[in-house]
Amino acid sequence: MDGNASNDESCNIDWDTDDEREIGNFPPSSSSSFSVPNGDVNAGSGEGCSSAGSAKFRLIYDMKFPEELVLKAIEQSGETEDFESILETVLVLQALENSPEPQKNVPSDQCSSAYDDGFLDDLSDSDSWCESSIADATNAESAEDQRVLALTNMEYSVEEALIAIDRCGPGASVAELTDFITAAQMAKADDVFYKELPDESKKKRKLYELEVLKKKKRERGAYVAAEDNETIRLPIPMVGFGLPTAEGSTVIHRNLPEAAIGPPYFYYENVALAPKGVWDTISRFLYDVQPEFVDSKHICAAARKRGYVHNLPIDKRFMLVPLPPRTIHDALPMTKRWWPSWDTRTKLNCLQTCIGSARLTDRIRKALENYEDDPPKNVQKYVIDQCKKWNFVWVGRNKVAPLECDEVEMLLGFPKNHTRGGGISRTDRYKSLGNSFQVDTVAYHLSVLRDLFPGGINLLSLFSGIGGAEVALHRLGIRLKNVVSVEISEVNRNIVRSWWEQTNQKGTLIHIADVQKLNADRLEQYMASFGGFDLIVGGSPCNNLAGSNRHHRDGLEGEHSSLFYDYFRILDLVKCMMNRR
DNA sequence: CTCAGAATGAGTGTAGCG
DNA sequence: CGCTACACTCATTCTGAG
Repeated sequence: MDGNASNDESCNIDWDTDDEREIGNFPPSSSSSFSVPNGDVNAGSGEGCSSAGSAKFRLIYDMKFPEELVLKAIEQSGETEDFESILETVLVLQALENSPEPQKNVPSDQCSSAYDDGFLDDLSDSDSWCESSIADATNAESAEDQRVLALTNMEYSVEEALIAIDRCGPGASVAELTDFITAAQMAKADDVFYKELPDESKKKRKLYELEVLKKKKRERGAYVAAEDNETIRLPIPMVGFGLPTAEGSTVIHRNLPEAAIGPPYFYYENVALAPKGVWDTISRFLYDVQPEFVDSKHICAAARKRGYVHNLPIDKRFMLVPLPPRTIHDALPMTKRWWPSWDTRTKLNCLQTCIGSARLTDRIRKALENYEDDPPKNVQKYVIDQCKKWNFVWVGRNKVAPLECDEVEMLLGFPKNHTRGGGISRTDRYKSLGNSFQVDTVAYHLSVLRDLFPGGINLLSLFSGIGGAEVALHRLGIRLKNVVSVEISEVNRNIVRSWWEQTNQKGTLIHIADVQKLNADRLEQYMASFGGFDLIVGGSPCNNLAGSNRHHRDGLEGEHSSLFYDYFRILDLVKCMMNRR
């Protein structure tokens, strides 16, 4: 076994160009965000040819706006008889009526406080956002319009309605939306802490809502001022803040922003190749910490380009032992015998949630059987392209095959049969594994916790999946005292529960299915019972960020990926509660 | 109903080249 | 620098068999 990767291009990392790199913080970026011109506040196509009279009727009787408001709006709308325009005016008037005092159901630290603490001074177009957000509501497609209106008629604010639609997805019913809003309100009402928080936290919260509104604006094709002068770039090679090598590790320093420093430690993960601006947003929310982008191909035999935002120390990291196999041949020795010389892969591509079909491998076999020797270049190219696309490996003469489940488990650093049994289907195993951490990579980052917490840690694990973080910590020899794990999928919870029992964990495992249910009350309970969380890990859903998604690559505001904001919500809550102790 | 197979590109970043 | 070609991507939806 010639374990040395003879022609492994990716290992030629230039480690000694500079022994010491300084990683600066982000420049404050809020000043460049929000310039929304006033010109684009038109009421869509305005295809409705209703007269002002019927508009008045609908607005008063159908939508239950006060008559005097509607009359005033019609008066102000002047020449237009467009229903949409009048509706827009009504909404603006209504918002103006409400604006001097905090809107109903909205805690005082929401909209108005931003003005008090001078946050909006940072914005280039400070006085237009509120107005444009209202205009946004009327720019919406009619279905969304109706729901916004329904909600505003139920005395929710336009902002709340918009955020709810954003978060619950375009298909959400009014009932679902009201559920979301009331849940959010309860969470906010619980947050008595926020009232006595430093300005920084209020700003963050405001920023959260502004971000949603801004995204909305952008989705509708509205012009948003160029902010690409400081977008986050991916490093080449993608080795994060440094990886261990035979030559030794580079010494790197970084200065965390003040607001980012723990407790608790946090660790957030998602796909590196997300749509433009996503990582800027994530980083801004997570206390302006610069993401660490790592491709796991530098650590194991499969590529996995991921970004990690965390406030962990980055010196004195160490790798899990035994070290993972670093080439396909080391990981899957039996493939070596059949591997043709013209397939020069040494690393697999990203392990995803779907595998190639039997029919495709059969087509490849048939294409190759026509030749005694090496096939012609064009056939080679076809085969290689398919192999790279589906991560096929060679299991016989002219025979390629997708990876088996247990092989994926091994490549990702999980114990064998981790996802096996318990009624899980093969398809679901691939899906759960494809959505998981690469354990060795994550463990390398988390390794610094071993010396910091010799007695073990209390872990809050959001979007746990099949427990990549738990497995990583366990393999590092970090005792898990109390683990609160949030995971929507029942099969995944079963997998973690089963692993927990098999590894004879002495700590306590608490499972929660719905991240929305994890509010300040419950957090307070947990923290009172075992005294705070040491680490908050989470890889929020990537569905709407991942390049493989042809249908709904909607960015951070997508149906699933917007759960990132719950990660932030919970992290920020815990952070505030910890600081009060 | 579950399960597996098959069809379904766009967005993003990089390398190469004149 | 601008252009082009190329490589890669934690997926969703539909269909059909059992």
